[in-house]
Amino acid sequence: MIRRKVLHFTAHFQVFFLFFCSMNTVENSLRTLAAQFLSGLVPGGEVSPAQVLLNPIPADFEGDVSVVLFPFLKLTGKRPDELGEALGAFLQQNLCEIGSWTLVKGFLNITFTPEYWTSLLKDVYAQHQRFGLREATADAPNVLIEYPSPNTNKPLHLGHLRNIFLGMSLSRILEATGQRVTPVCLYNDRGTNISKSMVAWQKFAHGATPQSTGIKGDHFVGDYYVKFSDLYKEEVKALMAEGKTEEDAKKQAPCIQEVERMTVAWEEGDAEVRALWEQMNGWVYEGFNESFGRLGCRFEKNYYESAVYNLGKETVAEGLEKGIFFRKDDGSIWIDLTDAGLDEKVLLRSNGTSIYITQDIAVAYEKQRDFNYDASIYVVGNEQDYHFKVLFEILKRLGMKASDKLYHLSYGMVELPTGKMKSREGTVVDADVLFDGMIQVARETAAEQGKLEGLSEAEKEHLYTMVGNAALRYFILRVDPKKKMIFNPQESIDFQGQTGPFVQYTHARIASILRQGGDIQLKDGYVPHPKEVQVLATLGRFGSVIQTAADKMDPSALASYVFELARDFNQFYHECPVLKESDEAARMFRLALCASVGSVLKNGLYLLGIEAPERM
RNA sequence: GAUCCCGUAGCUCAGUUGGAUAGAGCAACUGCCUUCUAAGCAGUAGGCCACAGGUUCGAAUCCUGUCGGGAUCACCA
Repeated sequence: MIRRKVLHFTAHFQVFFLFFCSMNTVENSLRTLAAQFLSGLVPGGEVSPAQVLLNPIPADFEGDVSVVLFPFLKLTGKRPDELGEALGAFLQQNLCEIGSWTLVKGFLNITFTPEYWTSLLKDVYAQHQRFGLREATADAPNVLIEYPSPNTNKPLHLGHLRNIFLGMSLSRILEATGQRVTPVCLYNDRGTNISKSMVAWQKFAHGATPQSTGIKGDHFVGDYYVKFSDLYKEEVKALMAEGKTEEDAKKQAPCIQEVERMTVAWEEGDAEVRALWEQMNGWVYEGFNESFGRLGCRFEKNYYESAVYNLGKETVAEGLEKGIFFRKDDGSIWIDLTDAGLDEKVLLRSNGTSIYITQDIAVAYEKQRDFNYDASIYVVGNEQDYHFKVLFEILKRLGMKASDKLYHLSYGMVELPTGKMKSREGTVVDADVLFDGMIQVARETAAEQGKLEGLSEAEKEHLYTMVGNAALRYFILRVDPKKKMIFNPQESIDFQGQTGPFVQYTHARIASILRQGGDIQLKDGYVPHPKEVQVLATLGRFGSVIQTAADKMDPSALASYVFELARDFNQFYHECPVLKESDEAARMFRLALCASVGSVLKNGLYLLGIEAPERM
């Protein structure tokens, strides 16, 4: 079970991302000028640049960008063609980048001059390796991000992969907008589930260890968790055969009672139980660390439920004093959130012990102490939407600093074509198995292609890992996080079409050209080909796509972008020779375009957690 | 029962604060490798944007209702 999943993006969080990244200075000028002109036509009114709607233009029409006139017809009392003519003439007069314009219905379609495109390429190429990216300043906001927060009784599965891919990608995206990002992980390392693995190990292992069996630690422990479930099922069945009700049988099964005793013993600090717990968790962490290592994620700090599960009590006591919480007759402590559209919520059991949310309150303060964050993101599945609404509301009422900068990145579940993953039915897709499988497919595909002669074995293996990783990560990240997604193992290993390997392939192609291309010296006076304009237009969007992805906490925006850029480039590639181009100005323009696209693809892939190979 | 999320091509998904003829990829069919990497490119076919109303110059997008799918509503995590 993943600790958490996420959903809505609060408006106030976006206040954070102050800078509205606008690389598109021409579009800004366009808006400003249009607003200025339109304001003059509206009696007593004012049109702001933001009100000017700029649209992309459908393929069949001429032009680079379109001003939508409809919103201003009523305001100005003019007909579309009348307003369009006037606005078009005004804009062309005042913006030298505008080459021509046409009017189609209520749309003023503007075409930029060739000089605009060549100067755009000059700009992009000049900064191409850092184009679209921002460096964090020393006083940049410090954003804490928590993921994937697994339980320590089972290995990672497909659901964790979505979590990890989102967490990693979002971290990098936020960094690319100039923020400082601190990744942390919270381990749910105690309680009933962990006790189950321990009980089963005592019963069945006869002292076996990951070392003695050669099984990866997290899988080793997970196997005993499964063994426990099987045993439990049998015992329940046996009791029911003796005539007990299912409810009673589930409570009275000897093994589950042993689990309860074990959990109590753990809480009482029983030395033997603690030692076993340390040992088994140690195996799990070894396994997790291996998985995290090859997935490329690392954490600034680890938090453990076992260390904090009792810590929330003080905070709850303070809240009680302040009258934010109240005590019921049985001694349990509650908060009434009905005025916020939520329910009453228990914070402390009647016996004084803490529950899940108590722990979360504690961890929120711990994080604040440790990192003094400006914002805190929890990457957790959408099944916990309600939990986080409650948690954030509580923290707000407690008056915690930055309590208005807490964000639940809620993502939907991953399902299989056959339905949901169910551990009971053995349909859970294991993360390690899946990852290995992807690499194997990459290996086989590369063997079929046979383009890798000259690479060492180590380089080849690295490449297979890159490509397998790309296929898997892209397949998952291209879907809007908040939506549930269907994971089809067959399609996920596809390397054609809208896939990670397709984008990688495009990068490798570009790298190949650049290796043979020589020095690049841009020349003046070149008039770009339509396909080149198309590539440049897409290239220019990179910065704003990153910003959108950051604002919405949605890497899928970037996944789409990277694919579109690669697709545009491939079209250009098929129509415009680069190395074989005899005209010097054209060849230089194209080489610079290749270099720029190569860098943006590489950086864009990086933001998704994908490496860009030089060959493939 | 209450609350929240989702419903777009056969399949998987895009679709900016409402804007032009709803887009990709996969699968299917047709072409293109003596030319910079064919993991590519070009083309054909595929749609009552779940359904019904409403708002407006204009709705896949906003509102209401219906149907279908999912999640949550524990002194579980």
